[in-house]
Amino acid sequence: MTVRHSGGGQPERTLALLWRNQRPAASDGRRSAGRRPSLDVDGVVRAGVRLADERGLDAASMGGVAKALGVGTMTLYTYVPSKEELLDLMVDEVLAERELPAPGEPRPTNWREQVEVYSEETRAMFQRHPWLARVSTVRPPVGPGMLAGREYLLSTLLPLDLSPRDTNTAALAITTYVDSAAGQEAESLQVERTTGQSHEAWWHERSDLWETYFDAGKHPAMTTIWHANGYQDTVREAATDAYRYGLDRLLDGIQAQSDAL
Amino acid sequence: MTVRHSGGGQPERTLALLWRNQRPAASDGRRSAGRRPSLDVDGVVRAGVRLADERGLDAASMGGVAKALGVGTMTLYTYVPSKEELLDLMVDEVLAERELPAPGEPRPTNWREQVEVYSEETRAMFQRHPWLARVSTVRPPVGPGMLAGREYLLSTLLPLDLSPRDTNTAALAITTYVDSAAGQEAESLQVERTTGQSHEAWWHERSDLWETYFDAGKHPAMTTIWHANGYQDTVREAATDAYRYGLDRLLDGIQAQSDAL
DNA sequence: GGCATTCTCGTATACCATACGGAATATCCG
DNA sequence: CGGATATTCCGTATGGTATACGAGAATGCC
Repeated sequence: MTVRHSGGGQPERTLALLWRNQRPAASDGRRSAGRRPSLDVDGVVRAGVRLADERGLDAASMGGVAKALGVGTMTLYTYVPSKEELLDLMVDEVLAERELPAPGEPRPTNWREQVEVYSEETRAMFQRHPWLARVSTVRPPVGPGMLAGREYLLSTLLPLDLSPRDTNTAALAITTYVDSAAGQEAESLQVERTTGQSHEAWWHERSDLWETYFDAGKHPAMTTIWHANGYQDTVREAATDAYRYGLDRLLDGIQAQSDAL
Repeated sequence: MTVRHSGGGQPERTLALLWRNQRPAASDGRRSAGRRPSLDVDGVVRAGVRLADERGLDAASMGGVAKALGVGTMTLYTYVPSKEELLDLMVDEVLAERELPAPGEPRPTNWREQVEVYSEETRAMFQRHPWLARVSTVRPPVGPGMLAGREYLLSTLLPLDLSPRDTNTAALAITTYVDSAAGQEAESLQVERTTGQSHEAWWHERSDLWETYFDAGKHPAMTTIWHANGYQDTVREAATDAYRYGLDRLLDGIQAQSDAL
């Protein structure tokens, strides 16, 4: 299931944390008074990401991150207001890892290939950080990483000359598809790795389904596809094919809209 | 974030629980010996669903469900092997609530309208049970509800005469899109309800983003869309439009593939 | 009535986030 | 050099989670 997070009570502090590296640093006289910090926000966030990558999202607990950094649990609260915000920071950190051409930087000429870049970078991100699939995307962290992604995707669609509203709508539809399909794929691989059991073995354990419970009369379409060899050899192949196929058809549909103008 | 569940160690018992109401009951002599049960599996599952509906997935803890049923926590383990399985049973229960025409039952003539039915029933399901969006869909419960959904969707696509493999692939792509978009929508409404804060209020709290951090030079596409009034009035409208738009374009693309045969 | 069988559930374990308050350590100011 | 002040560090306590274990209660069969 998915982990909750919302943004907490002080949106201003959260924004300042999210954008901590994007602005000059605002060095206002007041320099140093009091004990020197032994950590910094980036270190805490990176430790959280590393733990989640290596041992799953649950391992990125406040206690776990603190132990990884060699400090007491409560020390983290000096750097981050709560677990929710830490998660937001982790999410935006990895969103920003995607290497999406900034405005003015070289990119493929074809809009579909540009969307391809978004898709592949996002897929790679989910592969590196499968725990992302378990974090809710409603009210996401509005940090540099998320905005860069939205900006790039919108920019790929502008040449289609859809109405501004349709352009935005199309971008939302694409992110919905890409993010969830890429997330499912990554989670699927992750489950095979952490359980040490392939999906095929998992299905094999459930062969009773077909022998005992499945009623071909109630499932004629499935039965037809089955007998016509419509099921791929592996679950992974099926998922990969479905990802590509769905994205291609979605882009076909958007292209057709644009052509009809 | 999403909640984990995999299926546990005894797939046969899990399958028997999932399909408990689909088979005659297998009354083998051995009837009664020992203390009479005070509950049954259906009651436990329904209590779990009701709690999750009313107070969120976290409220459907083993202790919470037991308290709602007026028994001790450990009593539940007589009916259900673990929390994982309970969750699987809850998921298949609500998947089965969708009123999808069975083979032979009347349905729209047009394949797109048939997919529409799947989409709307699934959307309604997520609205009734927003916690579903937080449950992982890798290795889902292979019960009657899930199979009925797959069967129906495949059956809507057969008339397109795609290859068996493409038919299956297209069905996977559609469920990926519909399930995740419907889940996001439901979760979004849920968040507004439980936090008591509209998305607009949430964005308003973050107006510092635009005033302090946003750099129009780095985000020309967003800025263009903004000035062209490309953003809907409410987040809800934007999400609903994106859902419809994306599904329509995806189906356009699939239709085009079929026409090209 | 005895006894096998089955259900019931209190207790213990090991996690989780975080409120609170006090101790440690740094600079600033006199 | 000596407080005063500011800041970080973190032990402890609280209330939550799933579930292993084993004792106790209720039932039907003989």
